[in-house]
Amino acid sequence: MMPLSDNTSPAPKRPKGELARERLKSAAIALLDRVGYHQLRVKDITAEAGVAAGLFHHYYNGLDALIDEILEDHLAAFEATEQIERDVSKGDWFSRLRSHYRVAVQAHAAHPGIMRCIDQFCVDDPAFRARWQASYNRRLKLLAAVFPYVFPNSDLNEHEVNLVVHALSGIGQEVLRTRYIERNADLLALGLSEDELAEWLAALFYRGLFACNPPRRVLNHADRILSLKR
Amino acid sequence: MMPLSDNTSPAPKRPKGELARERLKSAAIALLDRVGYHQLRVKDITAEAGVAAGLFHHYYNGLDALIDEILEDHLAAFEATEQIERDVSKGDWFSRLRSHYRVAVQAHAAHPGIMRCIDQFCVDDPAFRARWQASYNRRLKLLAAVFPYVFPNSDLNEHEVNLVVHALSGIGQEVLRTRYIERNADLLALGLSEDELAEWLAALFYRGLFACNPPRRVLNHADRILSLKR
DNA sequence: ATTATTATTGAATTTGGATTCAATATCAAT
DNA sequence: ATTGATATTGAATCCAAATTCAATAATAAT
Repeated sequence: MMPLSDNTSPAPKRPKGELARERLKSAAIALLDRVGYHQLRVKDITAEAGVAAGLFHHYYNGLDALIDEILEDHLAAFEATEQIERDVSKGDWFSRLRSHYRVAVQAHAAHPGIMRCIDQFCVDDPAFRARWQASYNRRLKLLAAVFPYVFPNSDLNEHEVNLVVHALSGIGQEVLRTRYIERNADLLALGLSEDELAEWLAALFYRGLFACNPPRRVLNHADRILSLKR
Repeated sequence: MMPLSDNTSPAPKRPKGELARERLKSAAIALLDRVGYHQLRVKDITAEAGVAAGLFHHYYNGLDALIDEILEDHLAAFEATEQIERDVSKGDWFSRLRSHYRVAVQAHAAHPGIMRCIDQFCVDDPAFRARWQASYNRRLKLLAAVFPYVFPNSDLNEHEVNLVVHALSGIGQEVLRTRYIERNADLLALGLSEDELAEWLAALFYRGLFACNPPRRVLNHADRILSLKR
């Protein structure tokens, strides 16, 4: 399971080859929505792509190289939308959270297989694990960094802030995993749109962060959560 | 990856055999703290146990059968402590949460490898996945069931309550995973004892649940979290 | 002490799948 | 039309690891 980083996956030299290579990648992505990373077989991918088994190794150095490339693409996409978010997030805190969760919900809805694969691949490939955790932690630190401004009277030290941020991030992680990967019946039964779910998650995060409900006026869908208080 | 449930793993008929079988199980548990379930090899287990490779199949029908047995043991242990919890939890809400998290923290601290393995094995073995999810969901429903009493004025329907409960459960999940499985440097640097971490998690859960801080008097360690408010 | 049962060994076999590669087809350039 | 480069095929090969099993050792029963 040696981490091959970008390595020497042979590149196609003609449009036709380019196409075949893409077809293999798409086939793998499609399959990941149906089976886990450890169930994935080279033969299944080539079958799904409609090419001979041997062609796979003409374009990829092995399953891990392909997976790594797929996940790397998505990691790059995340980082890109994160940039966008910074602009969006000039607004109030609740809007920032909501727009953040919109992106996260969309990612899970569009590619549940890839999101699941990230977790699985992290266990096996130390190099990818390092990159993914670094990316995730960096995003959390972004939030942790503004704590002193949001809570000028806070007594928490840096590490405690990190604990809080990690904890709150679990709210979205768990719901998205349960809803889109596990496809839990209860959460499916809610029938929430992606925007609605994003708002609920933002509201729940907000409560954990500020120990109070978000103001009613910012809520479009999840205002019933306001009734949850002592 | 056929789920063999308990199946026909041959039972030893003498104390000596019983011992060898246990040694194999312990060896596997020890290894799981070091490597992931998919890295686990029969040969490694027999080596760790100090027996010949062939003996493994004398006592187990394959790796999955052993893993299934190990996880089943722990699942049973969880369910048992849950019973105890109900007695402990006659107190106030915060104490209930804290004693719940004490058990969860202890489980992760004592057997990080097994906790990680649960997630991985769930992906591969549908039968175990069903049992684990059922067990997890049942515990969440226990909490959801008391919502009407805790929040008599709540407008949330049953599914929405489930969403909230799932979301809040993510707080502990993510922190425990990050602290004990990923061994995240920031969380390790906190140097919290198991009881202290349990209290922090309880406090964070409490904030998400009630949209307010827990009363100062119930906090022994995590009282600095009270300074997090607007 | 002999016999039957269970435990243990490790080399041989099987298995599931990745990987290679020689042969063939397609394409672009001249 | 010929040539050289790239693309594609699928059967043959390889490989790591699980699994089997005949042989041997330990133990219990008589």
